[in-house]
Amino acid sequence: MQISNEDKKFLELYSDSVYEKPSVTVDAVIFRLIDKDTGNYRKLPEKKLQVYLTKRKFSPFKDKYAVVGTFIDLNTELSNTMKLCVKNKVGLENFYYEQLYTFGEKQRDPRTRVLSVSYMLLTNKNEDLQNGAWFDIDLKQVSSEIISRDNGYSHSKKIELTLISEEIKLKNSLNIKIEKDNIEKLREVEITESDIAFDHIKIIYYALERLKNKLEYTDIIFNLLPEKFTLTELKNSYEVILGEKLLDANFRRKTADLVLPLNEYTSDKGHRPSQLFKANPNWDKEDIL
Amino acid sequence: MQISNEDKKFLELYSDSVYEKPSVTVDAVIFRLIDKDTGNYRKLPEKKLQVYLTKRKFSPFKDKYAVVGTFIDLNTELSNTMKLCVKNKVGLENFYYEQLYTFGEKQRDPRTRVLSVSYMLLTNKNEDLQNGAWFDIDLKQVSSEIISRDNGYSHSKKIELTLISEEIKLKNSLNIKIEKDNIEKLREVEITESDIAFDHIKIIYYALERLKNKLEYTDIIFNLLPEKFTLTELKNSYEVILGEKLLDANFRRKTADLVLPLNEYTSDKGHRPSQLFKANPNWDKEDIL
DNA sequence: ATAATAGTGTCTTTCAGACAGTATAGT
DNA sequence: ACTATACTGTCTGAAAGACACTATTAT
Repeated sequence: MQISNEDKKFLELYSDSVYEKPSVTVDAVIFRLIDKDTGNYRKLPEKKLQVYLTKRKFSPFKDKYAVVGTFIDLNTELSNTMKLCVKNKVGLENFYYEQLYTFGEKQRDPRTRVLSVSYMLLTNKNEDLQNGAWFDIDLKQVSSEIISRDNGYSHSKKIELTLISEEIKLKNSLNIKIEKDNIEKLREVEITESDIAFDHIKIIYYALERLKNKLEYTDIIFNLLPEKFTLTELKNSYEVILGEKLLDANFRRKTADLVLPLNEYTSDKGHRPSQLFKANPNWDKEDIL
Repeated sequence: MQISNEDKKFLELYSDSVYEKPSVTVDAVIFRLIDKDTGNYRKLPEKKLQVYLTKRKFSPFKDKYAVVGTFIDLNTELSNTMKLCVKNKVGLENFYYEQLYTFGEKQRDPRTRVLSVSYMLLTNKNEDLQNGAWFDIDLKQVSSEIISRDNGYSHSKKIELTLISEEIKLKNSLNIKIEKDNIEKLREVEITESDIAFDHIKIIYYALERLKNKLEYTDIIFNLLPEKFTLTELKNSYEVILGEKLLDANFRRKTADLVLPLNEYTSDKGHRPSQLFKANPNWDKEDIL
């Protein structure tokens, strides 16, 4: 970036305080997939999608759970602030992440105007983290209503997003309203009930939607799986996140290019051993050109 | 959102100045599709994708072109600030928009730390706007190199994004590098040359990518078209944005559900008249459930 | 033997790609 | 008649959906 002489002069005179400034946080929605033992020696463990929340130590929302986040620091890149925050607050490093959305509603923080630049993080590590807890995600659509009109439709749905740890169950409800006509499509997400801090349940919901979408056209899922996995494990992972059952034979066909077979097999499982696979890092290479 | 008594006490004591705050702008990448007459009475006009840029009146980057934007105001919702800014600065109202990405690199603004919450806007209006100019978008990939490795690949490409108005031609080059291995996928976008202000060419590039992606699985394109259009017009619009030719028969099959036929036809064209269509606002209704 | 998972084969339907062929206005 | 666009028909092959069938292990 070239800076002109005129710009240089201007910069010397520039006062930093002309405009009002908001506070800005970075917030990280951390997901993992965990195996839950079924007790039955034959049965495979169940996969569960979990999100990590920390317990707030200070007001506002003291003692409530919240997504991991921090106010930003003017000398650090946003993504680095987020990485440092996640490392220092909960002890997680080396994860997949992507920027999600910037939430900035006027009333989202009772203190003052606070923007949240949110990130979605995926990890395949199973160690427990600090200062918080992993919560199973139970997402239920409890109602859905479509009103058809000549020039479009209006769609409302109620969603219950319950977060369950070993100790506590946090209930959250969202109302989503989509209005579509010839001219525009409007989408509104409203929190009707939330046991967690701020508008964080909205951020989590947004991250879930992003994750689901990206499953369909990327290989993002491997960030949630161990290095070596079976195809059934892979399939269960898709199923848990998408919330629907897939047909086995078809699944194997569709994911054939996504994975590379290894010469290793599971054992000690009380049923036929399963071949292990790893992610194929060259899967999307042909799409480039 | 419930606020506890403890929170209320805390808020009375809360000082707004604990954390350093960045400046924040909202920035709008405005696209339209315009018909360019070919001179030949038989030939249909050519479609061009354009972006609207304003000329900066003050330092930094005085007299350079830039995306429409403004510093935010603490009492207004982000999207409203953006709408007001676009209305007041260039005179555009009633458009499709979506939030794009938040750019926050330390050195992106020479004055101080400035975050940009960027939006993509689509309009089908053909009136000229104020305080700037429409620029044809000429996006060329000038080189692409893939280095394959056992555990992944690395892909570099150079992109030339030239913006052309009636008066001026603005050259911009980007280097994009994607590194993928077993562990992570890294994407880096670097500006190697830019005739416009700040990192705005990056924002425009990002908006273009989003637009292309969304074309494939949404009906977003209708925000760029007049209310009534022919299927060839629709096809040309896709082609211009995607940068590739489509086969006519197949195109008509694929888009059949997206549109509703009208009992109107073009005339005076020097060739067979064409039926007019409008967008089908109920197209995505079945996906809901 | 049994329960549970692992994995293959194949029929049907749907859809994308390619392309030939027909239709029709204005000059 | 000619040109440029409008529109239809159809062959091919790939991929999605559904489901039956075979294989293999620990207890």
